[in-house]
Amino acid sequence: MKTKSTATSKDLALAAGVSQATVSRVFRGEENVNAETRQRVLDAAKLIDYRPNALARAMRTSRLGVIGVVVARLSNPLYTEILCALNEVLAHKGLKVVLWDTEGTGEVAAIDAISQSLVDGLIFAAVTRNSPVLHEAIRASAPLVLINRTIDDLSCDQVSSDNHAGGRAVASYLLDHGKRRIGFISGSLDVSTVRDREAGFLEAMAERGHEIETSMIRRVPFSHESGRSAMQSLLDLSDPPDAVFCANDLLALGALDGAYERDCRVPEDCWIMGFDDVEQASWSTLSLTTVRQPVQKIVEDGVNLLLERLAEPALEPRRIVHPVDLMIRRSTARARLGAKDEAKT
Amino acid sequence: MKTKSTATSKDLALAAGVSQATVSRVFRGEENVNAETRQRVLDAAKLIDYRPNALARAMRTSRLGVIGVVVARLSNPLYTEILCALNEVLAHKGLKVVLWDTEGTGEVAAIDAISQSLVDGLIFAAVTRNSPVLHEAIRASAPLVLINRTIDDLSCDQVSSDNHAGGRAVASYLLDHGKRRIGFISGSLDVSTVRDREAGFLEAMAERGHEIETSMIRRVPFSHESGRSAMQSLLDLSDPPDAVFCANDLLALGALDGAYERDCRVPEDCWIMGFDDVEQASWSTLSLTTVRQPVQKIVEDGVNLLLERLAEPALEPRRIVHPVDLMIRRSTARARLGAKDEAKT
DNA sequence: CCATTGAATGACTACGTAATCATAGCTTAG
DNA sequence: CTAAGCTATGATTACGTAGTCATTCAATGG
Repeated sequence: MKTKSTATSKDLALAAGVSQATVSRVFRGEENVNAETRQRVLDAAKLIDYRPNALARAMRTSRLGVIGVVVARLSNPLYTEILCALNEVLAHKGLKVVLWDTEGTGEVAAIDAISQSLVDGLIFAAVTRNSPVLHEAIRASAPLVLINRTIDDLSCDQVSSDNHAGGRAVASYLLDHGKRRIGFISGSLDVSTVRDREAGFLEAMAERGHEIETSMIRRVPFSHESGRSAMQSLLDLSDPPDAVFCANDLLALGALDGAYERDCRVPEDCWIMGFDDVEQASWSTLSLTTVRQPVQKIVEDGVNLLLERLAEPALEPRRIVHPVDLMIRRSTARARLGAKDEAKT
Repeated sequence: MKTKSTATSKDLALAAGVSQATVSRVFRGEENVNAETRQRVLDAAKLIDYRPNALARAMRTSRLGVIGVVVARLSNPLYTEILCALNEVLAHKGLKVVLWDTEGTGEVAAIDAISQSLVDGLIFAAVTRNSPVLHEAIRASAPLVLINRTIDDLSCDQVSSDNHAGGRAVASYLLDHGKRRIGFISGSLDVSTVRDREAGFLEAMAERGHEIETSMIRRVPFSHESGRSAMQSLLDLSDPPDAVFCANDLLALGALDGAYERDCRVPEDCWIMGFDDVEQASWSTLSLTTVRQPVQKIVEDGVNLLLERLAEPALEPRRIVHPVDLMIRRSTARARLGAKDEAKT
C-alpha cells in the first residue's frame, strides 16, 4: 500500500536508511556520494515513487526551470512558428515554457512573474511600445532577451532579422521588374519590424526616384481581415496598384483574399508580396512571394543568449541580426506557371 | 536607495510596523484586519516594492496558479486555435499556462510536473494512446481534463465534439449531392477524433449501400504534406474520386494543394471536405467546406470542469459532447461562385 | 463591577528542499 | 606512529509564506 500524499526526501531518507541530506545529494547529482549508497537511494526512490518537489527546490536555488515566453496573438502564424520552435528548443534543454500573449496584460504579467520568481527568465518575441515596466525590469537586471521585435535604446540582449535590408530587397525587386504603381499595406509604427521594413522599403524606393504617394499606403492592425480590406480599398482606387507590398505575411495572405474577392488576378493583374515566409506562404494554392526570416536560428540564438545570461548575469548586452532571403513564388510570377514547376521546395 | 534583492513579507512587516502574520493576512485578503492597518501595510508595500513570492506561497497552499496545457504540434492550426482560446480563458482567470507538445515526451513531462506540484492541473487537448502514465495519474486523482480527443475507458472529465455525427453528416452531404466515387484521407486510429469521424462516415455510407473500397482510403500522418501527397495518389488512380473527405482541415488544406498541383480543379473536377473549420478554411482563396467544431465552447467547458475539480476533487467524472455544424464553402460548390457571393461570414 | 465575548494582532511552526557545518573513518606523508 | 588531509555522511539551518494558537484590549451583558 502506497502512501497517499507524495513522498518527500525525508520519507525517502527513512526508507533508504540515510539522511535527508544524502537524498538531496543524490538527486542534485553531487559527485561525492558512495556508489552503493546512491544506488540504494535510487532503488528506494523508485519503490516509494519519490520525485523532488520542484517548488521547494526552486525556493532554495531560485531556479524553477521555467522560461516565460511572450508572443503576439497566435492568429499571426509567425508567432505560432516562433512559439513552436521555442517550445522545442527549450523542451530539449529540459525547460518548461510559460506562455503569455501581448493581448491584455501579458507583458506586465510576465514581468510580474519574474519578480515573483515564477520564471527564471523571459523571452519577448513581441515587444511593442517601449513600456516603463520593461525599462524597470532591465534596470533590476531581470534576465530577458528580445527576439524578432527589438527596442533600440534598451540595453538588453536582442536577436532579430535584417528587416531594413529585407524592405530594400522588396523595393529593388519590384522596381527591377517594372512595377511602378506600388501599394503598401503596413502596420503600427510602434512595432520595430514594421518600422525597419518600411524604412528600408521607402528608402530604396526613394533612392531610385519612386516616392510612394500617401494614397497608396494603408496602415492597419495585424489581421487577415485588415489585409483583405486594405487590399480592396487599394483596388477600388481609380488608378489601382500593379503591385502591393505587405508588411507581413498575415496581411499579405489577407490581401490575396481581398484581390480574389474583387476578381483581381494575382499575379496577372497585381503582384503581392509579404514578409516572414510563414508556412502558408509556401502552400501552392497561395504561393506568396515573401521575405524569409530564419526563425529557427533566431529562436536558437535567443535561447542561448538567455541561458548564457542566466549563468553570467553581468554579461554585456549583445545584439544579433540575421540576414533574410527573398522567396520568389507565384504571387509575383510573370505568368501562371505550369503546376509541374511548382513542386514544393 | 532600494534594497538589492526582492523584499520579503518580513521586510514589509518591519517597514509597516506590524508582524509578518499581518502582512500575510493583508495579501491573502483576509477580512479581519483593521482598515487603517491594512492601508499602512499596502502603502509600505508600494514603497519598498514588495510582492509576495509565488513559490513560497505555493509551497504552503499547493496552488501555484499555473495550469498545464498539452497540445499536438502547432503546425496543425486547430491546436493553435485551441491554445489561443485556452490562453485567453485562463489568463482572464488570473492563471498562467505552461505548454507542452505531444511531440517528444510532452505527455509524461506534464504528468511529472503535476507530481512535482509545478502545475495545479492539466488540460490535455491531444491524448493519443491510452498511456499507462495517464491511467496512473488518474488513479492518483491528478486534476486533469481531456478536451478535443478523448479516451473511452478513462474515468476523468472529458469534453469533445460529436465527431461521429460530423462524420455521418459528411457522408450524407456527399451522397445527397450525387457523389459516388468518394476518397477518404484519414489519420492514425490511435486518435479518438479520427476513429469517431471515420466510424460515423463509414457507417452512414454503408447504411446507404456505399462501402468505400480500400483503394480509396489513405491513412497518413497529420501534416499538410501528407494531405497533399495522399490527394495526389488518389488523383493518380485510373478511376480517380469525384470527392474526397479528409479527417481534418490540415489534411484537407494539403489536399487542396495536391489537387492544384495536379491541375485538378476544385470543386469542378473533385470536391474536397475537411473537419474542424480552422480559420484558414474560411479564407476565400481556399474556401474549404468543413465541419465546424465549437472550439471556444469546448475550451471554456474544459477550463470550468478543471476549476470545479480543483475546488472539489471528489466530483464524479463528467463528459460533455458538443454538436457540430457543416460549413458549406466553395470546395464543394456546384460551380464557381461569383466573388461577390463569397464575402466573408 | 466582573465574567464573557469577539476583534485584531503577534509569536511560532510547517511546507520540502539545498546548502553549510560538523564529524567519523580512512588514507597518506614524514 | 602521528598529524594532516580526504571522503562520505549526518545534523542543522534557511528559503518566504500560510496557517495555528495564544494574547491583548475593548465592548457587552447580567
